[in-house]
This record gives sequence, structure tokens and C-alpha cells, in this order.
Amino acid sequence: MLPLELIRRDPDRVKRAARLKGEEAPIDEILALDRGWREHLHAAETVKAEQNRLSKEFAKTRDDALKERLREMADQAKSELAEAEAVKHELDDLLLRVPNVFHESVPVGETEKDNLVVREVGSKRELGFAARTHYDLGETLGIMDFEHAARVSGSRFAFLIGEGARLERALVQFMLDTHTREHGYVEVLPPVLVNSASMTGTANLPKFGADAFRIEGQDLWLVPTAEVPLTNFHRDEILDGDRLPLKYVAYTPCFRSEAGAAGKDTRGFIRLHQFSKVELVKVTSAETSMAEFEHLLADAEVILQRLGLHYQVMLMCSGDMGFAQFKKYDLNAWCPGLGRYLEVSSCSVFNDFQAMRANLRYRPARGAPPSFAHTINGSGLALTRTIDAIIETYQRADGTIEVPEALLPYMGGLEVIGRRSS
RNA sequence: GGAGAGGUGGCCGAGUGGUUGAAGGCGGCGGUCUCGAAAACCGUUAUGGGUCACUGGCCCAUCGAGAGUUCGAAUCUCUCCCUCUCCGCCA
Repeated sequence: MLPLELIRRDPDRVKRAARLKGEEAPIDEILALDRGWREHLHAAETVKAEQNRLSKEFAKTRDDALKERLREMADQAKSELAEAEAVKHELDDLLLRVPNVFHESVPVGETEKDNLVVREVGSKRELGFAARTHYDLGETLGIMDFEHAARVSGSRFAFLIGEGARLERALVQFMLDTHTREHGYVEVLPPVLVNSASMTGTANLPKFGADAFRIEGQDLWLVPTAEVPLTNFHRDEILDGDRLPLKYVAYTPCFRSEAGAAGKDTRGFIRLHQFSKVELVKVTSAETSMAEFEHLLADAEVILQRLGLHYQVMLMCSGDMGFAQFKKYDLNAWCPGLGRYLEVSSCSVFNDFQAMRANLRYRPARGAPPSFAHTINGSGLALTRTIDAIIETYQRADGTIEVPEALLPYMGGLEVIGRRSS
């Protein structure tokens, strides 16, 4: 969330940022509640201070009249404080609904059409025959199965089978190895059920609860991304500054109900209620976050480069970047069969927006007062769509799929997916 | 899931309802001593918030969380969470 102090000092900046993001921000209500809260709090504390003082006196004198007066003061302080807290709750609730501001380098715009292509790497592969989609190829080869998934779970689920499942496992291994051995991330296997406080910490709550799956009757949610457990790992802590940046990588399933997206990408292995992702998370100091953000983006790009996939780096405009992000890049991989790019990674920096919600701080130097950390995350990469891009890019005229060179060590000698072994 | 024990500051660990925001120790920081270091000794060492005559002061809150009893709660009561031990169940 944003510091209340920022909203007091520069409400217009916050309003403007929200408008350019296409979000609502109840700034005037917040300012009114803020005034009310401080009035009641001041009243309560004044009475309480006097009560504390007289209470010590009472310990000596045991004066009955004083006791009666103290009883009244206690009631008064209690009711003022209750009033202050009620207003503060309302205030905090609204604060959690104020979107983050954004970095000066973010282009102002309304829709995805206003996003900026920062660079393109590689080029669209010429196949020399009519490209087929990953779901056509996948179903034909028997490595993807949507029909049985619909029976077992419902729509927007999928099975990977045989060499398809093997491909995902190889990719996971490849990505984790690259990020841990070469990029210095610590591998983590987190819980995939998290509580509401964690969901609030990363700003998935209160606004986006409808996009997530909740466990009935319990305060538990299925993680929409490993960002939630990784970023909340240090919630309510004060870290030593010299431990930063912290770098974590985790492979987890991700669960999204995607309520608002019905009808979009219904075909194929693209937008599912459950998908796998390798996620990168960094916790940094305020000074280094923007540079660490660019590094994280580069770490994710390495995966695409090694897989030999053509992709573009897209800088998201204000209107398309989301509630919590300070700046965001998408990595879009080219899929010849679909004839379009698929988003395989989304990399974001949040400045202290998440850290304030999660109360995640660090001490810049010995004895210095704590500051809120900066948080960064990005997919490195989403497995499902990376598989789509690989299948469509490496397909051969006979409908089999070549295994990208980088994955050969992870595929146990398999060089072509779908080749008859007879 | 059943039975029991316990959750105190960066860490360990005292704590009788009333100068206890909290003894003591460790660690950290500053200093004395020293050619320097160690040791020893002295001092200092939480977080959040409000407020003011605002490079400082004053006030409030915080001893797992929440509620209660009381003029006053780390200390008494209740609920919840977590940890540990034993049993059960399981991967």
C-alpha cells in the first residue's frame, strides 16, 4: 500500500497515477477518515495519559473519590479509542484499495496497444510448411489431453502425458538449474496453500479474491503464483541490510479461477485453472531495486534464449500494468501455429508497495532505523506456454517435435518427441 | 485427532496485579586502557503511532493474537493461533 503520509502530502499525485492506471482511488474519503482518526486518537491519548498519571497517585492514596473519577476516565478513554479504531479500520481498508503509483519510465496509455516493444530477440522461425497449433499437435501425439481433464476436473484443465509430461519436467529442471547455478537464486519449495494475510501482503487481496481459489471453511487460498509464499516468507521481519538482495526461485503449480476471462483463450494449453511456473522473487533495498529488476528480467530472458525461442520484451503502459506494479515488463514468445505471441513471463517491481502491506523491512545500516524493502518478481518462466512455444517452434513436417538443444541433457537421450519407437 | 507443557526485547532468560518498556546474561554500538589487539571496566542499545515551541522533547500503544476482569494486567479469566513431548493416523 501507499504510505498514508504520501497521500496526505500529495493527494493529487496519487489520484493522477490511479486515473492513468484506470483504477479507482478513494483519496478524499481517506483524507476525511484520517482527520477523524487523529481527532479521536488524540482525545483518547490525552485522557489515557492523565489516567495513567492519576492511577499512580491512587496506588499511594487509595482515595475513593479519585477511584470514582478514574473509573469514569477509563470509560471515556475506552470509548474514544474504540471510535478511533473503528475509523482507522475503515481507513486501512480503503488504503489497501489504493493502487500503486508508477515509475517515470512507464509510458502513459490505456490499453495493451499502448505498450512499448522494448526489443525483439531472434526471429520468427520459417518452417517451410503449414504450422500447426500446439493443441493440435499435442492431442495428435497423445502428449496433451483436454478431454479426459474435462471429465476429471472440468474445463480449463489439462493432462500432460508421456513425453509431454517429461518435457515439462525437463524444463523445470533446466530452469531451476540455470537460476540457481548461474544466477544465484536460492531454490525454494513453498506451501501452495497460504492464508489471507499473505494474499493481502502481495496485494492479491482484498481486490482480487475472486480470481483465486479458496478452501471452503478455512482461511486458506491456493496460490495464484509462488510470488505469494516467497514474498511473504519474510513478512513482519526486519532484515539486516547486508543480507540484501535476497533471491529466491521456486517451481510450483499455480491456481487461478480467472473469473473475468471467460471466453478468452478457451482452446489449448494457454489459460488454465492450474498451470506450472518457475518464479523468481527478489527482496532488495530501496537503492538497488530498479537495477535488480532489470537483472531479473535478463535472468528470465536467458531461458528463452537458450531454448532458441523468438520473443519480444514489452514494457507495459500505465493502463495495462495492474494495481500493485511500479513497473512491469512482459516476455512474449512467438508461437508459429497460433500465429501470435504468448505471454510466458511477467516481471514486475513494486517498490515498497508490497513490503508495506507485508510489513517487510530491513535495516540499511547498524543502528539505522528500519526501512521498507523493495520487492521484485517475475516468471522464469511459465511452463505451460513455454511448452506451447517449443512445440509450435520445433514442430516438424511429420508432426513430431524436435527437442531443443538446451533440453537434451534433461530428456534422457530423447531427441524427438512423438517419434514411433517401433 | 487425543493427552500434557509452553510462547517475554537481535538471541538466551527472570518476572510477587502498582516508577516493569520490562532484572540478568550474550550479542551490537560508543568510550577508557593499549604501540595495536584481546581481556577488563564504564556507558549505550526495541518497534509502531500521535503531538509540539520539532537536528530535540512530550504522550500513547506493544511481553503469540483477540476479548474480558480491574482505578491499574507480562502477571488473573476466556477464545483462537503457533511450538514442543507422548499416543493415534498416515506419505
